[in-house]
Amino acid sequence: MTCGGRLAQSERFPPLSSPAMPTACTDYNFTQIEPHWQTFWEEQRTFRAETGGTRPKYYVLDMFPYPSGAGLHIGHPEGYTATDIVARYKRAKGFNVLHPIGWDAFGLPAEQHAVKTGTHPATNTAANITNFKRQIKALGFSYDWDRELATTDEKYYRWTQWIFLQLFSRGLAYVDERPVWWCPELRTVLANEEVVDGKSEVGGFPVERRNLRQWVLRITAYAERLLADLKDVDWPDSTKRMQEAWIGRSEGAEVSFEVAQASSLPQQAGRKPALLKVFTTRPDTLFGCTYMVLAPEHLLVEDLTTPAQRDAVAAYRKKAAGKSDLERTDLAKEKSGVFTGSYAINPVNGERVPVWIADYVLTGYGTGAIMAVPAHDERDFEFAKQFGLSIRAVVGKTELLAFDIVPSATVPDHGLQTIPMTVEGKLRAVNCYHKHCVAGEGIAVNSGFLDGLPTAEAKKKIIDWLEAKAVGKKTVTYKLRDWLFSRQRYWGEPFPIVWLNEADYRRAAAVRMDLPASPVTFAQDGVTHFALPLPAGALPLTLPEVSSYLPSGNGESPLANVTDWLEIWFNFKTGESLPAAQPSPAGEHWVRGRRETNTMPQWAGSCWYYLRFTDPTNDTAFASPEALRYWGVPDLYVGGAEHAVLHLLYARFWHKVLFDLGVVPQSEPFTKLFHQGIILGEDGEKMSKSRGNVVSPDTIIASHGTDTLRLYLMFLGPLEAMKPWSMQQIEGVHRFLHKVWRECVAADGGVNPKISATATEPAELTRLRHETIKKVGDDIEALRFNTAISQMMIFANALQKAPAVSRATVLAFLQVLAPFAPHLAEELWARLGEKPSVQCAPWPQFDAAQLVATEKKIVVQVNGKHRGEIVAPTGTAQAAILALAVKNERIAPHLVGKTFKRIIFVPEKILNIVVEQ
RNA sequence: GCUCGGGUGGUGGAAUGGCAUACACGACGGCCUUAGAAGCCGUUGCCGCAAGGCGUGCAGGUUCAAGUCCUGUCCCGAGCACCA
Repeated sequence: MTCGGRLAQSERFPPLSSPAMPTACTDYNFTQIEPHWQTFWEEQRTFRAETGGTRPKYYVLDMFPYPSGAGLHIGHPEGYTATDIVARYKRAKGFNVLHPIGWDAFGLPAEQHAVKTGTHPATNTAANITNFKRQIKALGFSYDWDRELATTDEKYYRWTQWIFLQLFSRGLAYVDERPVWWCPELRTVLANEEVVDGKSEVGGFPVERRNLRQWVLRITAYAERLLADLKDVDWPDSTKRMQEAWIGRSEGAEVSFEVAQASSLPQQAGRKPALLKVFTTRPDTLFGCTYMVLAPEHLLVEDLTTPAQRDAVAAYRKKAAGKSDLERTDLAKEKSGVFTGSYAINPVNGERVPVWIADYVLTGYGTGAIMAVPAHDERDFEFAKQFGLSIRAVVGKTELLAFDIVPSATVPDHGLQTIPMTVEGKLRAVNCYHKHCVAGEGIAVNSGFLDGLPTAEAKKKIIDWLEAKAVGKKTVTYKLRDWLFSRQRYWGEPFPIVWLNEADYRRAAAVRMDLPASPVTFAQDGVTHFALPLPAGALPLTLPEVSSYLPSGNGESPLANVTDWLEIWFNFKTGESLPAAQPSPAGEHWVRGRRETNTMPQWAGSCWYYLRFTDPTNDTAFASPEALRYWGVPDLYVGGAEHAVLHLLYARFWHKVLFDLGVVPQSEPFTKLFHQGIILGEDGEKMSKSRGNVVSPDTIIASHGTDTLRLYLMFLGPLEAMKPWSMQQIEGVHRFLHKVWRECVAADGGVNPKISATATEPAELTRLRHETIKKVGDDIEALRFNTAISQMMIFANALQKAPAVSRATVLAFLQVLAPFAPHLAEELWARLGEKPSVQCAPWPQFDAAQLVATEKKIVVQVNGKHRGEIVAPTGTAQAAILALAVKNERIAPHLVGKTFKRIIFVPEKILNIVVEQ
């Protein structure tokens, strides 16, 4: 029986068979109860989600795990319990709930294990998945296991490859040389995490940066939309801000500087002088530019270096190339750089400024070159000081005209220049400092036609001027870089790409409609290779068997050693292939090709899995349009904040590409996002093997049961908070569950005799029942599980004190408890004679009228100090309360002989009498 | 350095500007028991016999009223980090 499926009411509860019966234990024997109901749910397929129907859908998703060999960490069930509570609650509220789970199963650890042991990563991955699945099932989560998927399954990665082909044909994938960590000793590329302190993690060998051919995705083409659309999603502000910062949009101007023809540079007849383009967010400070700096890797450095500077520049560039980005920024304390010997012309005033190279200018940002304005930029200022370059202030602050400061047109020795000028119609003194760095906005000075303008206006005016003179333009720049999308590894999705020579590519292009507007190529040893995608119909391109998982040794993945797979005859029309060692097949579409040896990074599979869950077995599309339309995107997505940028940004990018293709109906993948906090060890430190403070879910399930673990994880504190585990605190929630059991079950295992359909229970308990239904419901909606549990504890305490309890009250409470402690709730539900599953019963209603107490306690304050309380019927007016207050024996002494100055009355809450001191 | 988030009992934590410390842990006392476990009842912010006073990192401010709002400051945590 699927929970709330499209079955007629009469069919929803089939005749009771033995699995639907409660267990026979007389105590709260969770080791017996929990597997019993897990089996029941599995056999009944209680949590299967069916696509379609009239009920509203609710899609709640966990970030799927990487199935590591270490097994489940306590952090996993924290987020999973939260979503499971929401899933169960939403089902009870009448939603058709999709709550799936799968495996992000490609990745480095499995490959490292394979290298070490020689076993196929798939074998190890499968074993890890089995273990993860066992652990997750023991936690009793209401996943629809029929929708389980693994990114390593070729039926799945076929569609990962398909999406890549869409990116490729839209010109969003290209090949470029990019620096990677290379270990000469191991003859392999290393991932960032395999490099520790500049040495390889394995063996401790030195590593270096080396440029290798890489696939890159043009995520920057989507920068503006990735930024703008953040306003449409319900995400933690901190995460939005992190993405904003990562995208790093800044507005400014691009300015072209002509290179001055130095006599020492070789003159080239007929060649126009080179242009140096810079990006600046402060074009208004152009008059303050006293030198320029190029990144050491800048393409024009060679051309600009004079013979006298050649050796110094070459040495500096070599040194810079040896440093990683990390080292460059690590050694940020002191600026370094070298003069090229050349000068450029400042377009605004015709001045010659020296051109330097320095590694504080980054090659990947803006144009890789800057105009330096040391008076108003901290970094330029430091550099200028270090190398004795001149400083000219062009932004000042208006201050009151001080008579002892003499206005000066030239810069006085002390560097403080005071310039009288008209600012916004008034004569002001504008001070600027030629010996300090003053960042920030102000009034333009020493800037010709900009003088007197505030920064914002000066920017506009100079940009207009630059555009009119065609020496610059308004520009937007992003910090976001294109996404390095390849790994020199075995255990990842192979790229469905074959490299051809130009002539063959041209022939293929004649029959293939799915090629990018401009071909993707790379040149090697003077030969240009052209990337031809496999036709979509030829997918998946599966991983071949390899004899060794060790890298090829020349910077390529282990796939480069599989000659029969690598070197092929390729039919560019059908995508068929044969080993090149065989004779050339007959037919006009066969060409000689070499497969791409890179594989995709782990992000690829996780970029779109949430879409596959809507239709996980489809083999004609990544998901059917019906399923995509019905389930849409997750309504709630819960996972760690460590994915705040990369995974979530990459997935948004892919989703937008799919949206542009018209294959998904929404432009954003995750409507509402929440990050669960990290659980620390009992010592308050991060859990780690080396500290020996790791808590395993298995251990707790064995000692206290899953329901206790789930409840405790939620009771620990706010879901988003970082909080320490405590073995003592867990006893508290365990006792609570015991108490619930005792209040429902008598010592002989029968129903507690104080429960009956006709019982007259205390009015307070009835009121508490309604309050609890409301509070728990509200708290689940707001993901405040800790306070929901405390409310249930308050209820249980009242339940215990009540001499008689109505059956309706107990049943309602069990329903409210069910999302949190589903096994116990199911067991007690069945013991009370209800038909399982409690999961399928509609969420109980609360009666708003019951929530209103007839009497209210009103706090009486004198001068804001708590002096007593008065209990009065709801709605009692101020005058009546005041009359009671002045007579109250605890309050009266504070009022004796005092004059009332003011009375503040908040109905049903507080009465504050302000008296003369 | 920049940008966020957070400092509340012995502990985890709770509090639409309106009783600070709900709920739980721990501790203490009691009941039950041959004993223990479990359970139940009570006490538990600090000072004080009490009346009362003082208490949400610290210093100010706004308000009849501040854990909550504002200013400054210290500490802890997270992210970014030469992005022109």
